[in-house]
Amino acid sequence: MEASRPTARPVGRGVKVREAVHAATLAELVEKGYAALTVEGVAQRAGVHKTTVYRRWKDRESLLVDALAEHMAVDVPVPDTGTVEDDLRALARSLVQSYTSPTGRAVLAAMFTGAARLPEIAAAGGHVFRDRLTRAEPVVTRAVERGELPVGTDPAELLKTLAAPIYLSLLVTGDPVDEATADQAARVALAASLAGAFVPPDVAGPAPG
Amino acid sequence: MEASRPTARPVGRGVKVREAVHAATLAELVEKGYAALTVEGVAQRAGVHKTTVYRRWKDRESLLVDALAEHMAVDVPVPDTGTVEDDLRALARSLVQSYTSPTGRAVLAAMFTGAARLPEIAAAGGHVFRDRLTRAEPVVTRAVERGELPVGTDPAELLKTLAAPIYLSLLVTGDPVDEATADQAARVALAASLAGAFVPPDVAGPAPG
DNA sequence: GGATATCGCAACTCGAAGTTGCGATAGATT
DNA sequence: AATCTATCGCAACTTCGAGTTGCGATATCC
Repeated sequence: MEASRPTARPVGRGVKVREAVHAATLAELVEKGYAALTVEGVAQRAGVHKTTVYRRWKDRESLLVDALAEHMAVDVPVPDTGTVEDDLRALARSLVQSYTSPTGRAVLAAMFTGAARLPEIAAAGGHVFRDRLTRAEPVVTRAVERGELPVGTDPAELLKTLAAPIYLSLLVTGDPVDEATADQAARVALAASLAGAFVPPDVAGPAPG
Repeated sequence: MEASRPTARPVGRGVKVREAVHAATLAELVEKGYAALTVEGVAQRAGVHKTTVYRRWKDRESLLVDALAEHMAVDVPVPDTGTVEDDLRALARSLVQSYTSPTGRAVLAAMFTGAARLPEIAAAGGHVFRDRLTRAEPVVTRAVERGELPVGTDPAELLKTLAAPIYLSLLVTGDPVDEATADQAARVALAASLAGAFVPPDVAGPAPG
């Protein structure tokens, strides 16, 4: 009796299905949007039956969360050009680029303008944002070390200011977003930073007198 | 023959129903959110039958659009304290206040994170934002006239920078939003403005030589 | 080539959207 | 106050998508 491995003989089929359904989910998201996305539609596009989807994912929302998480699991490179100005511009431009593709827009919409009711999706969106922000912080700390920015500059606040107008245009105003938008955001963030707007005012004064 | 008025004898009932349904819609929005809002639930809360709602509004989305539009039809006062700094702070604080109430949050969520698929709702959201922004522009133009801000400062850009971090916290990061958030936004916008970050760089120079 | 996990399929329940016809009610007019 | 009529309540209906179940077909791993 070699009762051996209790799990998984035909496991090869699973990954194919998984990938096909993921791709189909994102595609349907682009075409139909979150509200009009049906499990049956996803299944048909993936060349898979509805029950197969439900066997692998608990419900529609789990499917969305999974597909979005997988799509977001690409790490954006953190620029290191030597000057804050170029670094901030590069950051803003890469942010713009990642959300101006059809898929990027659909993912953004699903995360922040479609499924915010679902705690998991909203949390995933916030998590992605914070994660990218954290990884970009060296851009600021390096600039402080180089003496380009005031000592005590709060990296998170600066980077939020950098990203905020881009998200505003994408989610609220619907203004077109392009490189000029990114460059302007970088310009504003840099100017405010140089003026010390990201240095907490009431900490122990760095040079009181 | 006094065939006279062809329209509206018992019109008094209509307005009551309309108001009750509007209130119920917003209340349900606060409790359940956009996705889980059902027409039947709204009707029951309004003490009205489902068919009555469907006679007055085309479908669920029209009901939402109407309720949101009516709720947004309150004009926020534009501050005029005498200094840009206080004006910007007041603007940011009133923005924070209007979205930190339960109803405010629900309306915001419905506009920008729930119904963005519906062109009418998305357009309404953008319209409300632009409208408020336009009406707040005098704050900037007056400051320029007083010599507090550089000549050529773009009011819209400055005000978008003022509002952007607040919307970012509300819609993306989920960070708590309070007066400190508002004051920080005002601080950043002012600093960037004083540095000339909202003066278009390549227009005919204001003082070339 | 055989064992078995996975998939396809059909048929089902359930809940909410939206519709229809008729009878009841409440408001404006005289 | 009586009446006319628009509006509302009610019940029954269709449609559609979410999610479930049991069984037979198939692909994968050994």
